[in-house]
Amino acid sequence: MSKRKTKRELLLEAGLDLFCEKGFEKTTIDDIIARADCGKGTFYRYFDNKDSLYSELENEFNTLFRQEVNKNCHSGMGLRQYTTAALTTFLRVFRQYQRLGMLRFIREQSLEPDARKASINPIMPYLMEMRDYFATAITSGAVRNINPENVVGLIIGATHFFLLRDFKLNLPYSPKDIEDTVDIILNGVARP
Amino acid sequence: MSKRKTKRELLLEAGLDLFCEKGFEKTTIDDIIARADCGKGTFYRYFDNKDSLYSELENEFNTLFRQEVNKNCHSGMGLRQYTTAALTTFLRVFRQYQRLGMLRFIREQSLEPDARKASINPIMPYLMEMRDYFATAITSGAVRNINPENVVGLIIGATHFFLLRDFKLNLPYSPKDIEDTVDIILNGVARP
Amino acid sequence: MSKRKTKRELLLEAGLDLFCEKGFEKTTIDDIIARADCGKGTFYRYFDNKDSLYSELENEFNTLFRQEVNKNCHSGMGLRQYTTAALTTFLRVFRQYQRLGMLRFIREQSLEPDARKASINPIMPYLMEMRDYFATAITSGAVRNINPENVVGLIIGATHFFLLRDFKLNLPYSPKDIEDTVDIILNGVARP
Amino acid sequence: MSKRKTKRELLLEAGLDLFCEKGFEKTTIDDIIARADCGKGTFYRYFDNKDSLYSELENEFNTLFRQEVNKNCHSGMGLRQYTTAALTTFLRVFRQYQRLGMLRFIREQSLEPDARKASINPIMPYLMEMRDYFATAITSGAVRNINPENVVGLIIGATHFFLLRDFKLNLPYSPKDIEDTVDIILNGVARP
DNA sequence: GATGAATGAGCATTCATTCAT
DNA sequence: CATGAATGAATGCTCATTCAT
Repeated sequence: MSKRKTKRELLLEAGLDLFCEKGFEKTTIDDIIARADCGKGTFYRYFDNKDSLYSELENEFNTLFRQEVNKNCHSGMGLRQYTTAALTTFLRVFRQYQRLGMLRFIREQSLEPDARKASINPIMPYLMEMRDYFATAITSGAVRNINPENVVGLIIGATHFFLLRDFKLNLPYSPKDIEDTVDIILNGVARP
Repeated sequence: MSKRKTKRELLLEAGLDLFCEKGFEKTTIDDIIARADCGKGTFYRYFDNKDSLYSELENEFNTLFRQEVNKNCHSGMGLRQYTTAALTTFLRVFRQYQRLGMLRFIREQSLEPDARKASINPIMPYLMEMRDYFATAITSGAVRNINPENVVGLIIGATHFFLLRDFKLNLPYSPKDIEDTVDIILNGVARP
Repeated sequence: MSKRKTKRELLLEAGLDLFCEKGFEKTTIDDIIARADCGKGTFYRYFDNKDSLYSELENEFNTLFRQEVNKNCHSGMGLRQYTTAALTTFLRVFRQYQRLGMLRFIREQSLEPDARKASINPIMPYLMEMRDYFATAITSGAVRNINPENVVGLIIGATHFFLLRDFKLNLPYSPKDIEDTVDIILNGVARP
Repeated sequence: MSKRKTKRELLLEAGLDLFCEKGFEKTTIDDIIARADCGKGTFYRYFDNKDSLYSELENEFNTLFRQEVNKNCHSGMGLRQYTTAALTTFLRVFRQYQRLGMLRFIREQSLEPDARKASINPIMPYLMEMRDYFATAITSGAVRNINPENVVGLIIGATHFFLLRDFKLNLPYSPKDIEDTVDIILNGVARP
């Protein structure tokens, strides 16, 4: 019953570990096979090269992202509930699968222009869906007449901020921070 | 009158160009000297290695950042004015000196933990100053009782979002987007 | 039957050849791999760098030296027999494994002070043993009361002289030269 | 009256210092001009390259060597007196002008075969003269019938030994060592 | 399937040498 | 006379990739 990890899985894990520790470019295939404890030939049996292993990891992340969004964010939710769910889901996905998520941050900036677009494509539909939620809310009168993309932008931006502050300064975010942030997005900071 | 550019300046410019185009790791010293049109020895006359050239560029950015914040964000400003100034300044610095700014995004993620902290240090005091602005505004009653760090977080987050959307999807932000975003931060999206 | 030489052995041989021909510093890794007829990566698979290949050769020499001294110089021998054996062994080791021996002469002078001491350490016990032979001979009355270290010094010095004369002027030493030299050390040049 | 050192002299001194400290190959022209505190162009004003500076130093040594031998070793001397003078002169030249002398040891081994011969040529006549002294002493009956070259060989060998022991192990030789060594060469170690 | 020896293109770095000022 | 900026050939070293076992 106990499933021994296959060499392929060991390689994927080792790659993820190392990309997060040392960055993609600085990680060598020798590093990966050393940590996965297998031979060089084995790496090339399963992956064409380092990029192809990276792609697998990215796909894995995208799948997880989609699952979580589908599970947690529904158009039937109320405004505060939905906004909180969106921010929380983003943060949870990047946190629960933290290294996979951070990997995206670490890597995707340095890709070629075309590759940059391609890497965000699988996620775009879900962001569009969120935009549509707020667009609908405007129509229904629950939300003021602002560009709904900017709401999604603030949610994504807050995610960036919390994760990078955690990553760079070791300052994790608290539930209160999330609540605060949602509250600002909904009601603003100004005393009415 | 106009002073011909020195080799050192040519190298810095070439480095900046290439780091932005191909990323730091993928840029070779041969690339840099080819674009700066000078010999390999000349590179090593002025810089110890690629990292040292990068550091110079980062310092340059930090200096520009400080200048712009000092010039544009003052504690005497009103709430909307200040928030707009903060977001605008962030965006202008990263835009006007766009490539220098993007460079930070592209590179700093893959540094060692200690280097990550070090790279953000020169900017921290200015972020603290912003936080203090909002803390004061809470005391004075102009702002509701939320954690002022989260306001700064949303401003930074929005900056991230606008810039990365521009960089990745070639979708630039408009003055209306800025206005919208400030408005959301101040008054929230919810119709009162 | 005869085992084909491994790449590692080919590299060691090529290194020895070239160090002797052109000196250590003037020999490049490209030279070595060209002569060993293998790729650059192969060199670095087996050795960290040129110094590490050199160390291997030095160890090889030290091992040979120890073997020869153990085989040829015994405390039970008579004075002339022992002195002849010592000089002959020195010369044979440096001659039979001529290039390895000469390698020591060529290289070790330019090392850092600490490295100089370290490089002579593996040989020291054997020189001490020789000194002790003559010290014992003084006690037993066979040898006059001189500092036994100076006898060993003359044997080593004669070895230096014969080898360097051979190396520099292409003038090899003869059995008669050895006999002569031992005779001088034992009985002096002065007609009694 | 106080003669300020010329740039040329400063360069020669710096070269000598550095060749002794780090070896010829490891010393760069940048090292030399840094220690001589002058510009790169100045080096090339006075010397064609590093080899040419070395040659000057070697010539300087050879001149000193000739002066000392002429001053101290005369054919009219008695056997012990002459032998002592020869060994002492060798040692003094290499000691008094220690770094120049050691420089020869350090460097000359690694030269090309032809250069090796050339570098010893200026000294050969003086070694021949010593050989002739002992040859004459054989004819006159003061010395037994051995090959006189081997006597010179032992004197040179002893010099090598004393100097290298000093250089490598920091064990200097004493007047007693010289006396001992001359005594062995003249009368042998064996109790008659 | 799994391995790791062998490879060489590619990159960083050094340093002797030139030459305009 | 003196300088030092500029140069690029030479060299050390890395690492992705291949392939015979």
